[in-house]
Formats: sequence, structure tokens, C-alpha cells
Amino acid sequence: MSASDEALRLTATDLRMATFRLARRLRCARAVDAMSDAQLAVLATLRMHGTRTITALAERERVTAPSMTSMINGLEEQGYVRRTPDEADRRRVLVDITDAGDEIVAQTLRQRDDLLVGMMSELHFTDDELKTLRDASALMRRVVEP
Amino acid sequence: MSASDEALRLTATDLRMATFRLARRLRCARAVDAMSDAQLAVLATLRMHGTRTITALAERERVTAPSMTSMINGLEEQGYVRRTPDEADRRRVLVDITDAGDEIVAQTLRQRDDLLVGMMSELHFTDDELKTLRDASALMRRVVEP
DNA sequence: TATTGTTATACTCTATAACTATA
DNA sequence: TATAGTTATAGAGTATAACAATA
Repeated sequence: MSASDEALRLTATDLRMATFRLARRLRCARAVDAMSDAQLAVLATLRMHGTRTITALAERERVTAPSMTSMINGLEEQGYVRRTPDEADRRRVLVDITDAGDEIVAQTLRQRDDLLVGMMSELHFTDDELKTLRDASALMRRVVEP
Repeated sequence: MSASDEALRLTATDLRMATFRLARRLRCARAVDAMSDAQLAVLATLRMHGTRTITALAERERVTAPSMTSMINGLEEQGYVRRTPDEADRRRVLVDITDAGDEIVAQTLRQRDDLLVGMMSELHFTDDELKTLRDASALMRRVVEP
């Protein structure tokens, strides 16, 4: 293993640990206590990418179609999504986020940002440290982007 | 809101998004498919901090005592933890990780690191970029540390 | 025949309430 | 009386298998 392979692996381990701990901490914050992570992830996907079929949502969330049917049932009962039959292909069901669903996601993201801002502000990060975090965020997004 | 408050909030939003996406992606990798995130988190806690009571584990994982009893039942049946009565206070049950449990956690963390190294190596990060990621990891750990 | 979605069934993780044993 | 843990029960999220409707 070369010196730079070693540096890459050490960096990966550091980043993996820090990422899991921070995500775990922030995940507690949500607008509605009854909202699960799974439901929130579906709403966030619909909010960002727009109308999707059950199968497309299942693939994106890496769950089975029956699981997604069940989750959409729950979200529909709570009024956060709506089903519309696809007239062009009548096997399909199009799932949309409602205004209420949009607002719940927005509130949750705001609350997580508030929590993180609160935790960060106690540490009085310098401008350089904030820049390091922003630069790292951009690098992390390149890692996960397809 | 001052200019630096604004920078803090923008940084927090960037970091929150990058952290959730990366954690979500890495969470898929685990040594045993039958192992849930919840079980893995309990094992990782026992591995890092040693023997704990049911109540202490429940508090740390932010679940109720009955939930933790049930999770420990599952882990015990799989041979990843062991229960020992506390002779000093016989209401208590001490939970330990077994060698098999230790190995499962180690394998999962290795697999996640392998996955992350694989994703990162395709991007050919420079030494400076790796340093940015390591520095940011240290800052993120300061944010979550108590 | 293949695809889309649903229903049926079962297991895990979660909760609250009620219980036993011990301090 | 308070604490530690378990059992009973219920709801959500997950899976696989079997099914109906449509392409």
C-alpha cells in the first residue's frame, strides 16, 4: 500500500466516523414527532425531484414495492402525499407531495439547521474553520453524487 | 443577523445536507445483511464503552427499556452479546459484547471504509483536499462531542 | 409474457402499561 | 417507595409470495 493509499484510508475512516455521529445527532430533530426517517426521506425525494411512481420511489429508497405501497398509504392518510392514476399507463400510480408535506419537510430541515447552528455557535469557529467545513461539504457531495 | 451569523447558517446547511447524504450511502454497507442499524449501534456502543446495563444502553440509544430488552434478546439469540447478572445489585443485568459481536462490528466498519475509499479514489483527491476532509472531520467531532 | 401495484402474512423495532424482583 | 428489567400488546416499516390489472 502506497503512502497516499494509506492517507486516503485514514481520511475515509475519520470522515466515516464523523459523518455517522453528526447524522445520528441531527436525525433526532424533526417537525413532527410521528414522522419517521423513512417517511421523511420519501417526502424529501418527492420535494426535490417531483412526481414519481411507486416503483421509482421504491428503487430510489432501496425498499421493495410492497414496502413503498405501505409507506405511501401512511403518508396519504396523513395528507402529506396524493395519488393520481397515470392516464397514459393505467398500471401506474403517480405520487405527489402536498403543500402540507412540503411544509413538514421544510420545517424539519430548518429545525436541523437550527440545532446544528446552535451546536456550532458554542464553539466559536473561525472564518477559516467555517471555510474548511464548507469545502469539505462540497467534496462529500462529489463523493456521493452519481 | 450579522454577516458571520449568515456564514454560520450557510455552512450548517451545506454540512447538514452533505452529512445526511454520505451517511445514507454508507449505511447500506454491513457485514451481515440481517443486522439492523439499531442492533449495530448497540454493538458499537458496547464495543467502544464496554459492559453496560439495559437501562444505560436504552438511555444512550434514546429508546425505552422494553425496546432495549427486546433488542438485546435478538442480539443474544444471534450470539453477539451475553447477559450476566450483577451480583452487587441483583435487579441489574450486565450486557457484554462477545467475540463474534466484536468481529461483526469490525467487519462492518471495514466494509464501510472500503466503500468510501472506493468512491473517493475515483475522484483522485489531492493531498490538500484530503487534508480538508480530515480537518473537517475533526471539527465535526468537536460539534457532536458533549 | 412482462410490468405495476396491491394484498396477505410474518418478523423486527418501536412505544405504553402493567408486572416482578430487588434496593 | 423507587429502580431495573420483563412481559403483554399494539403500530409502523420491512420482507417474500401470491395476486389483479394493464401493457
